[in-house]
Amino acid sequence: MNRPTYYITTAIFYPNGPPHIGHAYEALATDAIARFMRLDGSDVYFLTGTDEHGIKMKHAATREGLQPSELADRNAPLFKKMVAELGCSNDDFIRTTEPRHHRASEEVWRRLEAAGDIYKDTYSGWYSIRDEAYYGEGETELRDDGVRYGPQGTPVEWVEEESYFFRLSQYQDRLLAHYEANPDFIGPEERRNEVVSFVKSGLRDLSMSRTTFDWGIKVPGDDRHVMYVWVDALTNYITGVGFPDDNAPLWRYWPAALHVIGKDILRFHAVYWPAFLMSAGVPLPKRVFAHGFLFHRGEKMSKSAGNVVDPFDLIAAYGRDQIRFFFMREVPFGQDGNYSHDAIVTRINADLANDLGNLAQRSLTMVERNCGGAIPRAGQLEAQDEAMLAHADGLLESCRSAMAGQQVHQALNAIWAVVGETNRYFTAAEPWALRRTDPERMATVLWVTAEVLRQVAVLALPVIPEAGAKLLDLLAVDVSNRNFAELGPAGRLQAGVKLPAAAPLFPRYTAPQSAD
RNA sequence: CGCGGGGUGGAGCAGUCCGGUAGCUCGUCAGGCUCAUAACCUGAAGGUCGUAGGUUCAAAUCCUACCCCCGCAACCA
Repeated sequence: MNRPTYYITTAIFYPNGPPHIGHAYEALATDAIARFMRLDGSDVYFLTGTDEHGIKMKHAATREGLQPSELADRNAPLFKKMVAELGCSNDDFIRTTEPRHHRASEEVWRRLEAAGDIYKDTYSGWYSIRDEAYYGEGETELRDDGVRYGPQGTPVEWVEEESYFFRLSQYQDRLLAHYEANPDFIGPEERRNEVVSFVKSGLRDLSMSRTTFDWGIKVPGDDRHVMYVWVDALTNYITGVGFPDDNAPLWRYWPAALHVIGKDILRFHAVYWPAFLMSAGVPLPKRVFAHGFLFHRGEKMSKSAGNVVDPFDLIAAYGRDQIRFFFMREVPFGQDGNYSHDAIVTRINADLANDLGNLAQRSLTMVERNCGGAIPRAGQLEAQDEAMLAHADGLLESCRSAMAGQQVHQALNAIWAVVGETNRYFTAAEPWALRRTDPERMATVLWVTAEVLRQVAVLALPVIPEAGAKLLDLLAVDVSNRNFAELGPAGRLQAGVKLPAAAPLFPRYTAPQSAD
């Protein structure tokens, strides 16, 4: 049996500072998708890592009196640790300073050159150091203070620099044709339209090298130049699966199924990257999905506002699964989102502790006390039982279609709708009253409830892997049966299986204080 | 005319593309239940859908103008 491959990546993180909540968000969302695909039978390979070259690293290092490599070596492990603490299931963590990546980047460069897409010229123009961008004269203005400013309000200076260029302009039509032929190449859809209109407005050749600093990968055959950081950064996705070795065992994962990125770097992934790959003769990734940004109480996080939130602190304060759940449930994936202490507490208490945790507790303690601590035997199913099971059985399809478009929040929405329905089912059936009047009926209700919980737990595993596993432990579901193939009638709970003692799943969060 | 997002009951949002009784979550209030993590279930109150015009039998939804908020420099997804 050849399972379909599914190669998924985060953008690689720029470690010129410590990880923040945005990095964590991208990592955990990507992990949720990776876990979902794995449980659904795909052969998943999940890569994340750090992008360590470029002038900003150089500057950040200089400010601290370090070499760029020292800064990278200090910060990259923090990202690795963050990914681990979030419970990410990545198969590898790449650093662009690794030898394997230098080899891959050099090979990409050679291929672009061999394709005739690289040429040397002089770049001159008004350059903003802060923006790291060149601007046309018309985009700048000379202000009263005698300084010329760029469109972002940053000072610019006239710079002439020898640079290698990539003939991006030659790829405009091919890119547009690709977007046309592959409508799913860019998500969400609004973003796709932005990219298409950007490309339609005309592409200029891209400066591909720098001579003003040396913290990067040297251009093959010209040591005075280092590659523009994006050339090397994007290449990580193929380095990670063995490029340029066609015989590398991991190369079967390419082309990637999905690059998960922030909306700010969509242009690099949806325009430059496919153009590079076309030039290099490497197949294009299937999809690029841009998520939104997170705001803390409606404000962009910033050091000056003092609202930068450390992901490690969040995990410590609320719990790993809780944080994963909150961001996936609360924020429509692809849109910007908000978070606050109150929103997190409300969400995790209402959905996790009250709705799901309490449902498990109320039903499983009854099983424990009234059914000999084993899965009860269902009698004749009544209409409401069938309806309840049908809704649970239908979840896989709802979740699949939501996840096909990376709509993680919609999948959770569907799952929690069933959780809510199960609470209503349970309350209406009143198994505690049936205990005396009709024990067989009680057993049926408890079995149905437990069976729904089983499916909910399996489907929630991608987002809350620890708690999902704990719930499946409570239901004595064998580890080998915790996947989507066992959903629906295929994996029904079998009467008589002994259960462990019921235990709380999610404690309610009670604030030590109402800070934040 | 720089670009983009947004203004809907106390809070956060959906609905706006394809006009037709304004929906969800949280909160509040009342009731129920007592299996359960002060939980769960039921019901209620609460909105002239930013403002002003226009189109229409009918507009949160279409058109016009205007007002306000938030992102788009730095750390940064």
